[in-house]
Amino acid sequence: MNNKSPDQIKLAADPIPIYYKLQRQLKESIENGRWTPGELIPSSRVLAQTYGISMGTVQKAISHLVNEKYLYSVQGKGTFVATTNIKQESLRYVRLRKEFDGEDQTFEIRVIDFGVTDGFQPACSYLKARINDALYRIKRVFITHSEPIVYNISYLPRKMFQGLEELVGQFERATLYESIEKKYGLPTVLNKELFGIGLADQETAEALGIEAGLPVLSIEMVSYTYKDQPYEYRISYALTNMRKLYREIR
Amino acid sequence: MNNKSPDQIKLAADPIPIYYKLQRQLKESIENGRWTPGELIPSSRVLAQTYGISMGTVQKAISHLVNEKYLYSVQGKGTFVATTNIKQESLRYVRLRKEFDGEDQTFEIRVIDFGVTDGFQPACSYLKARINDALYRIKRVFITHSEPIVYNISYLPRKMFQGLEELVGQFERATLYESIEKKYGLPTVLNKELFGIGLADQETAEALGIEAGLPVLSIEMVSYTYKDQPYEYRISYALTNMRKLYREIR
DNA sequence: CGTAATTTGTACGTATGTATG
DNA sequence: TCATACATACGTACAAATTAC
Repeated sequence: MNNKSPDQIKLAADPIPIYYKLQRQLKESIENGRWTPGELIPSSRVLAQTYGISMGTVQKAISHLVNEKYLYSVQGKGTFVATTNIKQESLRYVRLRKEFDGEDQTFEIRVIDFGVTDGFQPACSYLKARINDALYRIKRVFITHSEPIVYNISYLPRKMFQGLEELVGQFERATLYESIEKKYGLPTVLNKELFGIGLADQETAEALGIEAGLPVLSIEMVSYTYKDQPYEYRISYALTNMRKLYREIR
Repeated sequence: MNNKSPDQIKLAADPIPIYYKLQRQLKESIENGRWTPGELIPSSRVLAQTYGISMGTVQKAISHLVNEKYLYSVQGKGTFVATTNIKQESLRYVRLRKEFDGEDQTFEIRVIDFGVTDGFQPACSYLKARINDALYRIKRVFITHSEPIVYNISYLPRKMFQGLEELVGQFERATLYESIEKKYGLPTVLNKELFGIGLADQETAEALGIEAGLPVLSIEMVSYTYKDQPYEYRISYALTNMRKLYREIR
């Protein structure tokens, strides 16, 4: 009862908690892709044995990662690597409006262009790419009640997404995130957005069915996967409620 | 070693975990205001004794609430009720811009009007107030590099904030949240925002130093405290980057 | 300035509950 | 039915930070 092994003493003296070290290791296994989304990880007993620590400590490390959405556990089955934690198509304007007013809207997505481009400075800069690196470019329109309300253009590094062409057919049925995760095993961990105002150019105006030159809400967005790696730059143009627009003038 | 008390058996048979029940109770004590922000809660040993449970179980409940930002712990001192978890003045546009570009800006706040009003329908609706309930109205301008960039109008129910007049002097030095929390013990738990476009009316144009009729970013915001209780409705008008605005016309 | 008491944090080992296949 | 896996709970021990004496 009172005879501690030297190991225990050494571990206890370590300023970094054991559960935290394990937590980091597990996280790294996920981030490195050694374990892919959906995969079953070793059971807590196995982990405890292989690292020579108690199951309680393993449980603590795992539960933290479950909280951070890196893993999810099912009692009786095991613990699995989580799939992307941003389920909804990130369309902040729409999501917020829904949250705000309790409205519930569904969208039809239409892909109006797909191809490869380069030399678009803002995209390269946010994606940490060289100016002449090839980028996939996807133009989509989001439609509700047969009215287009958002038009957006996404840029993704071709190097990271070889063979993205094959997924084009899915882009109208699933979110971009889901499609990408399924094929490339890259979960979306974070995205940053910047709101502003733009005046619709000819292309945007046509996509949204308005006159060129009218003000639209512009949303720049960068999506990140593990290790703060940016993988998508997107610029969206959204119509806001015109009734509101005019109500505020007088 | 093997003689369990009937109590233990009963507890173990309960489908709702003990730690979770404690967690809910602690949460309720906070939400009800029995414990106010900054207050020291009973030590884990005391909690364990009074509820007749083990310290590990108490620790679990507490650590979850720490994670949810209801509490924070300091080793050797104790566990305290958290103060507002939204430290920055909620100026989403600016916060996002900072995150997005890594820019760092400080703001000067100027109060240009303070008074009591009623009958403003959107504010009453979001604040769940009757149309003729009295509301405090605060008009502020946010200035950076001696350029006004955001103008906003806040509405707060007078019933909830008796004596808010006394705080007006602080509104230019501290965030609205900090001032309110200190006096009324109400932490801000959540705020929802809706982005849109507005055309500057005369008042807004003057506050921002632009011509009336120009498009500005409008941000409607509702702040909530515990129990999903809304306590502030705010509408902001922000100038976005004008270079960008024009760059997009071509 | 050290020492003791208090409090949170970490870790272990054990026991039992509960879901899965 | 049974082995396996996660989930909860207890009790104990010690580490580390804080505070009062």
